[in-house]
Amino acid sequence: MALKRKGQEFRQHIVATANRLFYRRGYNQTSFTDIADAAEIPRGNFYYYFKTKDEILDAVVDYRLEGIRAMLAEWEASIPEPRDRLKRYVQILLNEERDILRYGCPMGTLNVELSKTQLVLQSRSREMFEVFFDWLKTQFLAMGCGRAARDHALHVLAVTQGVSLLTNAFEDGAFLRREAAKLKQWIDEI
Amino acid sequence: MALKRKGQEFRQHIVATANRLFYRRGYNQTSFTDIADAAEIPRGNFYYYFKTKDEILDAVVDYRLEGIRAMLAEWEASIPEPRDRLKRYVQILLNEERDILRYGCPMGTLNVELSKTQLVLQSRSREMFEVFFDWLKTQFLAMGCGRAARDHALHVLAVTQGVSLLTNAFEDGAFLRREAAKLKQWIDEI
DNA sequence: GTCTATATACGGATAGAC
DNA sequence: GTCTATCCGTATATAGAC
Repeated sequence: MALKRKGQEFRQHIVATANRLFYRRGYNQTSFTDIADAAEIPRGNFYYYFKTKDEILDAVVDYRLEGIRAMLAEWEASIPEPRDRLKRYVQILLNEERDILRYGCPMGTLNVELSKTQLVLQSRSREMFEVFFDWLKTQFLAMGCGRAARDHALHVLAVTQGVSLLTNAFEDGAFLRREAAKLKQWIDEI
Repeated sequence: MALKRKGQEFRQHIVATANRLFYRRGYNQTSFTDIADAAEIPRGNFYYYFKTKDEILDAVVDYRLEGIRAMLAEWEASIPEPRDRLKRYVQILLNEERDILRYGCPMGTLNVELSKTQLVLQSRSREMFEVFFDWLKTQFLAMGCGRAARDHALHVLAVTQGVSLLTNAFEDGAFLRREAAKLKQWIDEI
């Protein structure tokens, strides 16, 4: 029992390390050697847990989805007003400013990379967008936006993605803060 | 003289081919073999024109910058009103819908890729954003936006980038058309 | 200037000892 | 379950014949 638990921790350790590297270096630019070095485990070792590199990405996406769903559930529990929940979503930009400046959005940049030549993997990474989209739409529906809820949800996703991309490209934190404020104001005016 | 000219055409042919492949497959996922095959020239051949892969990207960025500057100059000459010029910029989204659906924005996706682990090359790709930014700002200034011109220019860049990214992620052309219309309307209301 | 053959390094993946 | 040694393919890049 103790041994099996250790094995699972081992696996989790690999996934968490790969997750960090896939964000910072990109998927294709992260080698097995990179992951092994960062996780401080022998190179050939994790083929016991993952037969191919694709499977590691699969596990990383599951790991991220779990984190996203837990975060959204926490917001649902602690923030009563849909409008405030939407603004909490925008707040991510400000909380993650440092990482966005350097590496962009984890979700957006992964999707951009995979959509070029790895469509099967891209469809997995798109699931993250879909989870956020469904949640955003639900909030707009709760605000009484009706048929516009879908458009609004996609709009918020697009603006946050565009802001992350430009913030990263120009290394401009002030721009990110201005646009986050504008988006919160837009939400308030609905 | 004829020989030299042939050499330059050879070089241009390589750059144009690399440009297309860098857009469709990404920079790191495009090999010399890919370029050689697509251009129908022997592999080792173009080391005569480019000593490293970096140099090919450099030439590709120059090639794109040339195209962007020519396009903007053409708009300046044929479209008298700054407001109409801005809407012409947004119109790119609609004209390039098919490619955006499949490969995203050439400028944005290249920047995302290079900003992870190739900062020197990223600073070159950022030049494309800067050319568009300067031009957009000039148009907003001509419309009398004053100090807001800078923010407006970055805003337009961010929205078009976000829309391209989401359109590609969800393969949703209708979303792109809706957002392009909204952005044109926003320009009209300034 | 053009092309072939090849050097060298590193990628993902495997075999099998322990 | 863990780790070492290694295979094989492909990557960028070079040497040198023509």
